[in-house]
Amino acid sequence: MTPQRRLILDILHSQNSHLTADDIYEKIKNHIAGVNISTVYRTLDLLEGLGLVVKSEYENGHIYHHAEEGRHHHLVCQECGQIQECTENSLLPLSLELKQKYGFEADLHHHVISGTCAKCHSATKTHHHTD
Amino acid sequence: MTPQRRLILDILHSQNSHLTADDIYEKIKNHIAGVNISTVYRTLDLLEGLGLVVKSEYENGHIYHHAEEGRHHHLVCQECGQIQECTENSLLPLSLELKQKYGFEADLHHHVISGTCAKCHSATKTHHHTD
DNA sequence: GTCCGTGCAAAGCGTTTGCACTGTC
DNA sequence: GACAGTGCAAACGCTTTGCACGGAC
Repeated sequence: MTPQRRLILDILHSQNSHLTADDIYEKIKNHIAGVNISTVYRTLDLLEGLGLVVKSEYENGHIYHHAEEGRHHHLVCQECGQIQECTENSLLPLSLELKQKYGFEADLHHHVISGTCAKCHSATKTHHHTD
Repeated sequence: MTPQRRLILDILHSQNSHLTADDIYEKIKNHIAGVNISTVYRTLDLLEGLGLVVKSEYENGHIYHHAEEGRHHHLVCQECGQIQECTENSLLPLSLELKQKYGFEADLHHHVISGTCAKCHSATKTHHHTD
């Protein structure tokens, strides 16, 4: 457990949110000069392998958060980019259905759902903006 | 509607499956020599805009299928890569819950769910293979 | 001396863009 | 001549990899 690795894990804990590799890289640079983005990726990979970090798909890349938050899913607003969490059990019925109907063992541990958050949705409705 | 565009749409219809831009590119090359991957992307973009093609997130890129298949979702097996479809209404209860609990308007029109298909799942259990 | 972790630069992959060519109106 | 569609090459953003250095055992 090197300073770089410790720091990456600390950042993920202290932010308690979902960060891209680059977010983490930017934050690290405030603490240790000369850190490299490749170290960030390598460390995130390692930490994911150790089960300390969870990696989720996000747009053209990935977002990471620490594993101790408990199981949850991400509701990503396509308008404002805000990421909300939803509890794991919201997806449990779906999981069961996929298992029963399709024999498919869904991996919903770190799932990303796109859509529109309440705020943006009401804004859209109010302004009648044509998409 | 140029030959290239017609062909891309035809490929998506004839395959009736989910293809990456590169899959399509490879298939096109069998019919028209000298087609460029950028034309594929541009055309897919255009067809998506016209509502003829649906684009979904997939690993580090995207998959495309034609729009006439009706609403469904993709169950992507992480072991064998196979893509199954599941009906739209499997996700309706989830959609309702996200709306009620979080005010989140989920866009589940072309959603990708990762996991393990029945075949691979039973194989894994049988072989006790350590991951 | 061997190993592991690292910084650095380069490569990789999927995707997008600038530009010049071609054909159509 | 204006325009749209294209091929080509170069660029892009995110991620991975090869290699050499440096510190721990």
